[in-house]
Amino acid sequence: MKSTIRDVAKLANVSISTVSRVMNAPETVIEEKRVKVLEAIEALQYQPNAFARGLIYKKSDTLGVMIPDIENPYFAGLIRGMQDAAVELNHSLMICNTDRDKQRTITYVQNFFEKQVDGIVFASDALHTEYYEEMQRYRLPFVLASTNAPEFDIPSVDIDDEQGAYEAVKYLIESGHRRIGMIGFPLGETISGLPRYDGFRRALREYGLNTFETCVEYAEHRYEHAYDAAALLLTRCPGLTAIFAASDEFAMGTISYLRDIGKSVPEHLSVIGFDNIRMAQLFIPKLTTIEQPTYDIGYRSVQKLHELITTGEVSVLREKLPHQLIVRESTRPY
Amino acid sequence: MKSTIRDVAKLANVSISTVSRVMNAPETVIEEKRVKVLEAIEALQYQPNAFARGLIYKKSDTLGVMIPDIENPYFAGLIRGMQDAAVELNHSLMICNTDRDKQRTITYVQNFFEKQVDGIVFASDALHTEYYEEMQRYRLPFVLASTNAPEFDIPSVDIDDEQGAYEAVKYLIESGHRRIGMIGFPLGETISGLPRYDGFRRALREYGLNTFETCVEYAEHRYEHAYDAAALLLTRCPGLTAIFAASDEFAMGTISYLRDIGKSVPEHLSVIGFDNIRMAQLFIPKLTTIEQPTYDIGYRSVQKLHELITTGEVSVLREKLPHQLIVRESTRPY
DNA sequence: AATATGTTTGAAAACCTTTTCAGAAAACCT
DNA sequence: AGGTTTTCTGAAAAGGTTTTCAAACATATT
Repeated sequence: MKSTIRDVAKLANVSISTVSRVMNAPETVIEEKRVKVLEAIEALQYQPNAFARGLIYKKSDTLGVMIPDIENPYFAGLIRGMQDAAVELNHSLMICNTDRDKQRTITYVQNFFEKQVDGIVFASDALHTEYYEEMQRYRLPFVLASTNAPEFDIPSVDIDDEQGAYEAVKYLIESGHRRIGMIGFPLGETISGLPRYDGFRRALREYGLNTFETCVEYAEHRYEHAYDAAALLLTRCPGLTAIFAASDEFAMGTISYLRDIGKSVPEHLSVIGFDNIRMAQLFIPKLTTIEQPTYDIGYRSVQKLHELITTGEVSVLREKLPHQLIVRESTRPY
Repeated sequence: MKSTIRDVAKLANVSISTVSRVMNAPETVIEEKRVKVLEAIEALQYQPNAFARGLIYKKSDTLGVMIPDIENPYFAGLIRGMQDAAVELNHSLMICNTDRDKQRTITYVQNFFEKQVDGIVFASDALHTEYYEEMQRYRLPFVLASTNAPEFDIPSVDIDDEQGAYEAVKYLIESGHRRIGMIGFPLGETISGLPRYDGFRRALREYGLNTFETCVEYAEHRYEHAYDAAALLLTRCPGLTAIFAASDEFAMGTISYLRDIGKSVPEHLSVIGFDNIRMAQLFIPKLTTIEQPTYDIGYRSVQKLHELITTGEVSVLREKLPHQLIVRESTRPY
């Protein structure tokens, strides 16, 4: 059915070696035969079989990507960056949605291994020891995107979460806010939980607002949880004038709650987000937030993985990309 | 480096045929050897090489997916559904972002072909004849997800756009609105452009509101365009009390514009969207919209592709999944 | 003319698996 | 015991490519 190198050889009246050479080292075959082969290839719509090739080269030019939750808009930019980098490197991406499910994640790793991916980008989730061991077991090169693993020496690309959070809260303080609370990720399980809280605290302490260190509630990844957390936060710390949300989604959930109890943003309270997902500028009010260079994180992480695969090492182990405060409408001076 | 079937055979003191049998037809090998082989497999972390396998089976258990714009949240649900179906079928997904770029799309098809995907899901974009021919050229099985191609006999999974639009507009009319406009997709290029406009028109005509057929402006996929289109629409048809937006993103862009000119939704105008993307319920006001079963569309499309690949045909060619009106806060009776 | 050098080519091995085929061993029958 | 069937096994071929090696030929050098 599909034409093979043999068919091309026959049609062009040469050996299969010659056909192979035309494709891989054209300068070594005499012009006359070369054009005959090229014509035959065109005529038969010949495309070399990636299986046979892979068998020889021992690589697939395919990279595996593990994403915890593809419905989270944060990952769209990440994937886009990865995709573009992959295209430039002539590679393909195999993308998996782990749902933060351990069993599923491990199954995917095995699957990737069997499909002979050249490496894996592990995005955004905390790297549990199990995962680490699984990767080690199969000796698969991998890098972390938008997360990192202080305890292991694994290449990673992300931002400085602590500093980002610090700048967000500092901005609020310098706008005159004094009573500031936070909606954060759970400290333990998640990778940006602790550093963002640390940044929050550092800013508070710097301005002597230590009392508000305890005005924190935690939510797990989704809007609805942030909505509930905001309710808890405001009953516990009723006098707040500003809230630092550890993600834009949390900011939206918080604002939604505030609206439901009749407080509008930024008139009654200021809310600052984190990430600058695309929705941040579509939301009403447009979100003041810390921008993460998601596209670049994705792009760089694939480049880094490629570097790791081809050279066996990586020039910078933990790469931090710049973030940026973006002031929009959800905050105002107090 | 990686262990092969040969290593396992050696360690277990059997022939490679036996090892292969242990993996593919365990009942044909005597227990004693079977356990020895199993132990050897475990000890060596052996995983069969997908290249060698593919060479024999002539299939990769991998499906290609083409998405026009991964940053559009509409696709998140779609991908999730596809992913879940793929997992159940023990397949992997290779996902590509075409950016609606013709050249890039065609390159991807070639790439998929070379990587020996078993088939392709082509999502949501209009199927240009070029694409169709490219697929035919490589004889790749493919199905359309969330789009269709009336002119070709290609399996597809989507909803009844015309009917969905009709129901949206009918709902507005039955809530007392009479002066209704629309923000639509361009009629020509895009697949849901015309049917959604047709549905809009059918509802108007049914209630004798034909004069408003011309109160339509077009935007191209993104929020900002809808914002501008809303401006145009309202200057041209100033008296509108309700707007049917052909997507939730358009609805959000429209509402954003309305707010900027001091009109609030739903107090001054009602706006109804389409798709029910996740943001629809997070937006303020929460969007009234026509829900598309995106997850199911993705899920079914992969199942259908698998059916096409394995049996060579498909039981229902054009599958229409049910949509549903979801009333939230962006509309109110007039 | 004979030798050395360089260019171009095809045959064959290698990559790793599955599967066919035939042979060996075991089990069954008379 | 001898013959027949069944069960289990290993050798070898096949799948499509790249690459090594040696052969064939042409060209340059003496």
